[in-house]
Amino acid sequence: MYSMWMAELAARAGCSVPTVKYYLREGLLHPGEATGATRARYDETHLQRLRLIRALTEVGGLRLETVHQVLDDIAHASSWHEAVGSAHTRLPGPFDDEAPPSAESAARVEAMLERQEWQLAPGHPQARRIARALDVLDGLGHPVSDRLLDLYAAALRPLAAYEVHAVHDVGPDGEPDVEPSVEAAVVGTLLQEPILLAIRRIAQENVSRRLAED
Amino acid sequence: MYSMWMAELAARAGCSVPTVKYYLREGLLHPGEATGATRARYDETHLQRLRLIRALTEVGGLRLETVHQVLDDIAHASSWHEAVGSAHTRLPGPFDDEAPPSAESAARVEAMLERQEWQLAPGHPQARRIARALDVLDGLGHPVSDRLLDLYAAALRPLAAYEVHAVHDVGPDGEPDVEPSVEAAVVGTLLQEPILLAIRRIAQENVSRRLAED
DNA sequence: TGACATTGGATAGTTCGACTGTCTAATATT
DNA sequence: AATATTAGACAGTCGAACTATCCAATGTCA
Repeated sequence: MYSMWMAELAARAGCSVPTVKYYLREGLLHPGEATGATRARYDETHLQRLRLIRALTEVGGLRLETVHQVLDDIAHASSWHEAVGSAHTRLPGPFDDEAPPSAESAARVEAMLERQEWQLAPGHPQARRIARALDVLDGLGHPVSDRLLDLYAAALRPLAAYEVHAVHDVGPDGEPDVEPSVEAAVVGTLLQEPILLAIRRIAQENVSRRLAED
Repeated sequence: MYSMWMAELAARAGCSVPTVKYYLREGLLHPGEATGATRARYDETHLQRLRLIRALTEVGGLRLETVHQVLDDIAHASSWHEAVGSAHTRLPGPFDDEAPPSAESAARVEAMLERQEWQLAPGHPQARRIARALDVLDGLGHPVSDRLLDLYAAALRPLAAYEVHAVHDVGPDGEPDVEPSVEAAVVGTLLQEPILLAIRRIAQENVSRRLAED
């Protein structure tokens, strides 16, 4: 396998040598193969890992500590579903403080989940986030209707089915080799979010322009 | 109109007095009405503004400088559509550096927009973001298919229509008073994003669990 | 073979954004 | 009048993510 010194690794990953050293120190990147007291060689696994770290931080907006945890989740994945779940709970979002949502909002989210026949452990972080978001929007005088929640759910349902099947099919054929597809799932969840949001904004602008042009 | 000293304002907005002073210094919050050399009174407009600032930073993840620009956009909005557009370009996302996307990805985004019959100024930031995201995902070995882009667009199209009409209807009946509905649009775009993303994750987890339970 | 740039590792310093603390003179409140 | 607050100025803090400096040991080329 092709191997290189740190300088080349850093250049190919698009970051500086001190930054690579920093990631090594923090345990985000596995050490290279030492070829002497002051030398080590790095290979494509290091390059791949560096690219993943930078994508998760720059695109996904994750903190390095979170990247660490997510990488551990991916590495220790025993089953696909479980790994995706734990990675999801790790992925940050707003409202990661401990403040509980109002009972009203929590109930509205519960009701939405039931209408969709979606099951979720009670107190699930995603449900809490939605409820807290509803609270904040209410407080700003821009409440969100149940109808909109249902529209979101209805729109995302087929999308999610397609996305999950896509990574699943490429993934474990028998059972082994869970890791690549778990990485695909985490990457897919997190790094496709900007695409989804950008398309939403484009769609809104187009609707808005058509309304303005009458 | 009800007015209060800074201490009460801070308490009601859920932040500290020094923080309010900081926002005043930075020009994010308009000064209170001075009642003497060392006193000033604040009213509900200050409270509303503080809540908006905190929602945009904490939920939307905006930096204070960006909040400043977005608030200016809202304040100087001459038309609804234009304001939404400029606010959208200000809202941050990944890839806000100047690096251009690959020609291939740019072309794929163009093609998707044409398939949707969406118009967009060339070099539009949202389109650039999508193209750059495609590049990054390609580089990680997790390419995004055109089919998925189309599915995203198809799923978000009716959502966007509903969302825009919702704020538009509440908005300018004749023509005046654009500002409240522009705020609604910006808030709606940005602060509803966490809800959308959380619902997507929940949907994915449910699909994933069903696959695991067979 | 020997000069010299480079490397890995350790440690300390920098930058940025967002606050937070302290100080002072002036003003409410009791 | 005594005491507690306040506005405003300004300096200090904090965490995250680097970045710079040293050093001794190597690799490389003349």
